[in-house]
Amino acid sequence: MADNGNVPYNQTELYRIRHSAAHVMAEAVTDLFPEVRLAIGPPIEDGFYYDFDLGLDERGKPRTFAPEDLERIEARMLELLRENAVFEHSTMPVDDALAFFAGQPYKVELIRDLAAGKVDEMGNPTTEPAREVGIYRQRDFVDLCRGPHVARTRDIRPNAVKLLRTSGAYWRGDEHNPQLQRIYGTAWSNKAELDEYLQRLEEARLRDHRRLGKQLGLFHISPLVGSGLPLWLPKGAVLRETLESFLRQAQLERGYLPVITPHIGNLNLYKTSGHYPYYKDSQYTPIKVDEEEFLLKPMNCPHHIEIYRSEPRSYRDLPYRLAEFGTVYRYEKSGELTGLTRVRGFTVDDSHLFVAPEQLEEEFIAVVDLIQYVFSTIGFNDFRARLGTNDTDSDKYAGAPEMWQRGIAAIRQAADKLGLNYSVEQGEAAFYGPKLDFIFRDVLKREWQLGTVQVDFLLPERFDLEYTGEDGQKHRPVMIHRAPFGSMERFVGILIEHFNGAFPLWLAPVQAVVIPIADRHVAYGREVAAALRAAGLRVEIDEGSERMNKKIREAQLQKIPYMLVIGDKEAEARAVAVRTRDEQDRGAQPLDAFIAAARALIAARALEL
RNA sequence: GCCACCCUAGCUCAAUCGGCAGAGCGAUCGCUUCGUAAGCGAUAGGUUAUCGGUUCAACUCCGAUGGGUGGCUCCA
Repeated sequence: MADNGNVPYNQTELYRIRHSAAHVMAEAVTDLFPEVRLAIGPPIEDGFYYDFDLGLDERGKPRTFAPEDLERIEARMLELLRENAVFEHSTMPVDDALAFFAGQPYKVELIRDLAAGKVDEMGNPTTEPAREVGIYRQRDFVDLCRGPHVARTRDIRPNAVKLLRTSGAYWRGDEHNPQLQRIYGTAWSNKAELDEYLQRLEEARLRDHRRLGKQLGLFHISPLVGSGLPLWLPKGAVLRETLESFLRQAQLERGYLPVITPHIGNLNLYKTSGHYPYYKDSQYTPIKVDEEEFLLKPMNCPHHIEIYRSEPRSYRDLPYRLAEFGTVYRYEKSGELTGLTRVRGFTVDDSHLFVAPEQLEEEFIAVVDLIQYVFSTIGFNDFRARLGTNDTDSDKYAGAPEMWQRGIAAIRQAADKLGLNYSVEQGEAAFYGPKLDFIFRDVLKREWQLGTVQVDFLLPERFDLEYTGEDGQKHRPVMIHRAPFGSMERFVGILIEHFNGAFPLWLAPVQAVVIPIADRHVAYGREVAAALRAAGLRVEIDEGSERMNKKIREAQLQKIPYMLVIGDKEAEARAVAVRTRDEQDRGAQPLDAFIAAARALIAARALEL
């Protein structure tokens, strides 16, 4: 946010500008489409929107905005801004407001909800029934609104406002409600800020992982294979496998046990676990085999649970930590798919820890510690933690209330002990228990859930899990579900954007490219490449007859960390002339010295070259 | 799934009002052998996503299907 530090956004001038711009846009739409019914139009991060109901067209279908409409609306809006009207605030008793807005059904619904003390325009609960409502007026345009607004339309610079796009949006965010026409716009204090914002959008477009994924040969999505089912190309696969080995090693060091489970499972397994009813809508239809039904697995937990149950467990076995890069399949609506970040088949760096109740806190802390280690090694620092709790009004959650309280308390205790900053969000839990999520923000400012840790008292009960305690009695373990990367697909997608394709040396699919200057240097170049390969480096050699400059350019575009230029001098001295992708010509150094230095950086997983 | 928009060579994009489908990059083949971001030339490459319609004539207009993009809903 381009705003001064500690002032809450909704108290800033920018917020008022955007809120007011939304009103002026609604005024413009009302001018051009007199029959429009207004829904809501709040400021949002970087801009504002307003939702409209345009009624039905000649064919009886809901009328929508055409791209030309957007231009007309923007033009009208700019005219209105130049007229410099005053934003007048007033209040109106509820009954008067209902009468005044009688032709505006959405406003009437909002007023009724305010009067009933239910929810405000954004769906947040209100504290008490309203007896009067706020009204803002500019010229003849009157809107239900609690403000705040700028004083006059002059306070909005016409050259710092731009309408961006239209979209459909459900009334009150519920897909069972009618779909409204939303217009998104952006507004800033001045033209320079607007330009900077547009520039930022362009930069984000350039580092979009779908674009870079193609450019760098990382992954491919073929309609013939299926939407949301990415194919990992050799370079993408190397990157992913490097991440996986890194985590595997960290897990081995922490006492995790690898397991492997199949991609489908009997439907009864998911009925027992309770996943089936909760995930019904997001699963592929069951596959009928003989008389039984099988599900493409949407989750790994039940399989791991069956491994736990494969023999009697003792307290001496606990914590019992099973880990697997388990591929799961979930049906996502076609419009929800996006590159690698939202797919239909993905691999979770999954683990299920079966612990004695008294081990819960310590083990939870160890898991969070692992996640932080993974994130910091990779250089992911722009993330936040969120404690997802259940919503007691919802039927999305299973299990006794005290289970939830114990789980939430355990997470809070562990997080506090770690000094972790987190927000609490109701309704963000898994169906079986509360969770602590690590949420990363990408360059487009979209938030993505990556790592997650979940405390689960429910599945141990559903599957009647037990272990024999020191006292010789049967006890019930607690489960921790966790995934530091979350999904390999999403994580790599974010990773591509985070590094703009210029991965740290240890992750780079090609770590060095050998560039012979002329054909006579190819023989020595091959020797260099072989030496690097023997030392465990991922190396390519560019043997083409192009000029060195061209080879360098191509390596730069591929964002290869090291370019090793080989000419007469190097061949003679058994050296390499090192250039990094940061455009630093480091001059010649002995081949062995380069290899030793590069190996050290890789071993340290250094972020710098 | 819903709303809007988009789909032309491997990639990025042209093609006026409906009138013979083009460029750069990449690929291939020559020539060139070069010291830190594009050497020169030639060749190949297309049922304009698919199917249907309107028209003397469709990349262009209309419809359906598929895929994609931005939102909505949902989510690792």
